[in-house]
Amino acid sequence: MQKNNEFIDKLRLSGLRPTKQRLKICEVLFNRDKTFHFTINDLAKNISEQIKEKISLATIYNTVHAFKDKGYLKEISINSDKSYFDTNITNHHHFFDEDTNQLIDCSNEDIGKINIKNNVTGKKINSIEVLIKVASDNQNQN
Amino acid sequence: MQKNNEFIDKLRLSGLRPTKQRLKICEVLFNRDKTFHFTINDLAKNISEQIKEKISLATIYNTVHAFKDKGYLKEISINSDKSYFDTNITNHHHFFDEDTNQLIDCSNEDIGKINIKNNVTGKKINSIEVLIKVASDNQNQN
DNA sequence: GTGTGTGCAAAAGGTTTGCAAGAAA
DNA sequence: TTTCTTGCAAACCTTTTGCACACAC
Repeated sequence: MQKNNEFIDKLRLSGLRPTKQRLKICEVLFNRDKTFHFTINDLAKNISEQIKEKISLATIYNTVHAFKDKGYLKEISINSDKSYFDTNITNHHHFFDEDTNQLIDCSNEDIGKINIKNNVTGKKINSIEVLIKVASDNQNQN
Repeated sequence: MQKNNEFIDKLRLSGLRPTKQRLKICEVLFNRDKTFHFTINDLAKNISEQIKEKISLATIYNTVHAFKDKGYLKEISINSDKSYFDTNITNHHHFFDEDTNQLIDCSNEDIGKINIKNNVTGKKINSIEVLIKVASDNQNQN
């Protein structure tokens, strides 16, 4: 459990002013035991549940993008309905449960080393993302 | 190069009426040497360039989704700006060039076997998708 | 005080939907 | 003639933007 002062330092270190709203969002995002996978909508709901005052959607978008740019959040590609974010910024992959639309972390050790034998000429690999879609056994694939 | 009759059969086989619009879309999508990676927008542009009559956007969306449901197209998760589709429905992966926003096929042989050591309990793996984001060497990672 | 950040409402972009007219069976 | 498909416009949802006000420094 991190406390307010740590968030203030964290924000300052990355050149972000520690405003009331950003601190609240930090609390909701980072005061957790487990990784938090969320859409902006999820986050907004969490905020309004945990916090008395409301924070404008525009500010939530701003903050999430600022945090992503500073490397405090990771964006995940799942489908194009909406953006998913992850508080786990380590190098890891995901299961996506198609029955429940839930994301589950998949540690690097759960996947054998990925060996890219042919890269695109003249380009550098920025990231490798593995998404494993799963569903109940009695469900048909889509 | 497939011809009209083959498209008619293909559509009929999957219970879709071979309408003029669907046949045109088949031509644009499947009369190609190489895999076609596209957004709905790309497809609409291609259609209006190759074909004299215009096809309504709603119909293009309808048709693409019908084709995806029938397994003639694959949807690819890249980011949440828009949906990307792929006429290559075989099991394969992708490079995504962040400089040009282009998708490039990555054959299974280009990636060593992916070995999932821990699956989610009680679930079946429907698909494994690998997305390798690349960019010029002098560009910074995002 | 200056420069950022916030909040609202409006706009934008992609996608879906309802419904009437048209085409296929 | 019945059923499916099309096309348009409107609706929808997520995300972005412009701008005035407020806050951090």
